[in-house]
Amino acid sequence: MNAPKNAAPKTAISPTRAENYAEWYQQIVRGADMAELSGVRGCMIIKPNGYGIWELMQRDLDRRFKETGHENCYFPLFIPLSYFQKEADHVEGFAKEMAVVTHHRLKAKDGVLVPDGELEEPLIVRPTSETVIGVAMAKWIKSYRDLPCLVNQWANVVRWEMRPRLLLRTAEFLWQEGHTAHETMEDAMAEAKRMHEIYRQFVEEVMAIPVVMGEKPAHERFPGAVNSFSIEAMMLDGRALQAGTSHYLGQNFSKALNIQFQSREGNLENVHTTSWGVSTRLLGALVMTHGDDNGLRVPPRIAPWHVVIVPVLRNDSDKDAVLAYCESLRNELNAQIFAGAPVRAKVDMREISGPDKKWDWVKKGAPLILEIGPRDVEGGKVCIMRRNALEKGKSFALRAEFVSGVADELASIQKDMFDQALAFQKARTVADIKDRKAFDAYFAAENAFESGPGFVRAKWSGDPKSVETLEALGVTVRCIPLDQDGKEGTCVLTGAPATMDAIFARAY
RNA sequence: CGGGGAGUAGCGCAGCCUGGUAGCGCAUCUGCUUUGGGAGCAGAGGGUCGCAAGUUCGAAUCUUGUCUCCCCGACCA
Repeated sequence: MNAPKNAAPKTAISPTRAENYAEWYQQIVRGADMAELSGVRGCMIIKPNGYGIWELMQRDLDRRFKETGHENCYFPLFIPLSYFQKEADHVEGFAKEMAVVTHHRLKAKDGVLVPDGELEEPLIVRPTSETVIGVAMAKWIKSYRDLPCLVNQWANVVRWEMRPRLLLRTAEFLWQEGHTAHETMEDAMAEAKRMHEIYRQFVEEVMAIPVVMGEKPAHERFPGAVNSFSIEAMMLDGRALQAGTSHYLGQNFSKALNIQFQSREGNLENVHTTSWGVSTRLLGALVMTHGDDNGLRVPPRIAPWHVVIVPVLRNDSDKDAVLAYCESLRNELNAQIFAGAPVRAKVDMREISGPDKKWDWVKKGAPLILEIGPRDVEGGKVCIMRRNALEKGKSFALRAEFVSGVADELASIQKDMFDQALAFQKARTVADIKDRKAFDAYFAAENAFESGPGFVRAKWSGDPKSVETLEALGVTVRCIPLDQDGKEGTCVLTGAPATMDAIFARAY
């Protein structure tokens, strides 16, 4: 046996989370082969391992949307400026991060191509589609019989962010945006809350990321919204990440865009609308919730491959038998059902060394990695590594037992990953800070992997002016959690009487 | 957009101050050896030094401009 002279690094990802959290994040996205920079300012390339996860997320979410009565549509990428400026708050909120199309052709001038053919009306590249969908709804909706109108689109959007971060905040990203119109405020509010809950279920049950459900304070609302609901997740450095939002838009957009219907009583009324969305930002949340110093860990329900089989080939005489064993094992695994779908098992046939294959899948986060060599074939066994318990090393099982138990095993990994993330979130949420002095002391530290602040749950008066005093700390009100204790207390920021609980944190 | 840092081979970097025509480690390819685990030895391929202009006999190196990325901030449904 040849022991490597250069000792292998202790971790597959360098630097570790504790050494340099921001750099670790970059390295893990690359090491797991999820996404990379594109050379186009702020825009990313989503690679197969990242896109494969996104496709599974889409599939699951899309099913949930359809089960609740929504239908998919597609609306234009370009929005006429005149549409966009109809809702004042909406303009205010997005104006500073807009990509604008002003020309429709190129001409050669001094050997270089320059824009030519100026448009009479500039087009903006959609940052979100309330206006263009609202204009369509105004045509579609005439009567209360046309309501509710429930549409969703899977699309890309562009927001010219000042400081892009791979997956978390890119100039272009993929998302879904649901847009609905209803007869009454009650119906629309119920819809906004229904989708809020669907996001919670999806993110917690499928992505194994625990979240806090809450409502955004007024100053954090979506431009044009009456109420904004969000799910807030805690990243491994204690920062918050808004993982999904659902908005009750009232009649703001229906009045601006004339979305009117004749009511049951015969009156002409404006509809009440909602919008809700999640994006590829969730892939960033996945990294910063489940990543470790060896790479990504993907919860089984969205893992492109549940089980990766790495053949260990010593010499040509073993090769055929080992490969035949691997392939039949894969077929047996594919016949098993996990979470309502066939187990996704793959034999890694690439012509690279066994250890390299193993570490590649460790970094990509496959939940179960099997190494199969001649001895396993002989003994009818499998050698198992669990990605979420790498430190426990390998274990061996009889092939038949492993196959029949694989669905349970995946379910158990799914649960363990959620439980672990929930324990982290709870351990780093404090609820016993009662005054400003203790609050400032808590947030005096920087956010880091194993130290620094997380979420503070405390009473807040709701006074917008109190928030301005948080700017120096870089802290924001993340949400007003739905579960309120209703007890009287004093505002942690100002000392004024307050009954409302709020979550305070630094955020991405 | 403000402050700081950086762009040299796929990745990580040295060279720049003191201009002379590009180097190291890993990765890749080939051969031999090894084989229950991120192997060893030998050899090879790969870069108009982010881009543009200027100074110069000569620029990775000096000057100016420009683009991009990273970190901190501002901004961020």
